[in-house]
Amino acid sequence: MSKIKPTSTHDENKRLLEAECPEIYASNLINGQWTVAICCYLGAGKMRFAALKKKLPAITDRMLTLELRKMEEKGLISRTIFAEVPVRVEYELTPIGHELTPVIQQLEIWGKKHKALFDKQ
Amino acid sequence: MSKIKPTSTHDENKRLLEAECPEIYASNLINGQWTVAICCYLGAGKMRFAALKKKLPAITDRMLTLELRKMEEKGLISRTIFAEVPVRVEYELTPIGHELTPVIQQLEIWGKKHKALFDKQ
DNA sequence: TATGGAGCTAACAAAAGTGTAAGTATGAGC
DNA sequence: GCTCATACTTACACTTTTGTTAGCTCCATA
Repeated sequence: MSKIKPTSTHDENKRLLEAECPEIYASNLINGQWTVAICCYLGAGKMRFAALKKKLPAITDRMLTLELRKMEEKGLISRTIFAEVPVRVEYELTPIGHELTPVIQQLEIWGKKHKALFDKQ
Repeated sequence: MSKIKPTSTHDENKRLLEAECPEIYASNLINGQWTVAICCYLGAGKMRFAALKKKLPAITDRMLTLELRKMEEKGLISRTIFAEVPVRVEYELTPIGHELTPVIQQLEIWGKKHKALFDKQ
């Protein structure tokens, strides 16, 4: 998750498209490898780092940290630190993050249909 | 768009997640940089290569070809070649591709809301 | 003393995605 | 013969994302 080079036309194109189309803007907000999964789990309520990690078996500490940070930056989740020992950190969907839930459900329905079509072949 | 290495845990993780969650499977189907944009334009009807290219100002021939091929593989669009001179090629959404349109519209609505929130700040 | 859990962080490496520049085949029109 | 348009293809380089490995801090408990 290095800094984006200012000379990148790749990024330039992304921004152009995002500026024109909110649907592309939206899809870019959720296209991290674990983003949608995390949204799903947090849809059911607050969760701690370790709890999320258990739900995402193959994820590493690093990836989970990065994803959560990115999602926080994007305003999808909020992060609350409890100064206990050991530290406790809770993640939770923001209001706009919650509004994403029905959209993800639509995606899920469509995904199932698409999968059914392709499993037949 | 090189071949995926079979040793890649990156890809392995993707498949694990996709197998469990149709919503992740779905989101992976639409996360090419130009995929959603192309779906939008084709939602209105068939289009030729050159017409799509005009609509996506910053795209190169190569990227458009790659995107269209990937979308064809994924069953989102179909490709019809007319053996004229010069060749004519038409792209069109498949039925399952069409069913994606309302989902994208949902994404669009959510994207606008999210954007509005962040533009204020 | 050391062991352990929670939630990270840093340095590095690999993979996937995207962009650049150049080229192809075809036949029509000049 | 030369150029034009369409819809690609190839070889290469760059950017971004993801993974590997190893660490760290805090204090409680054994």
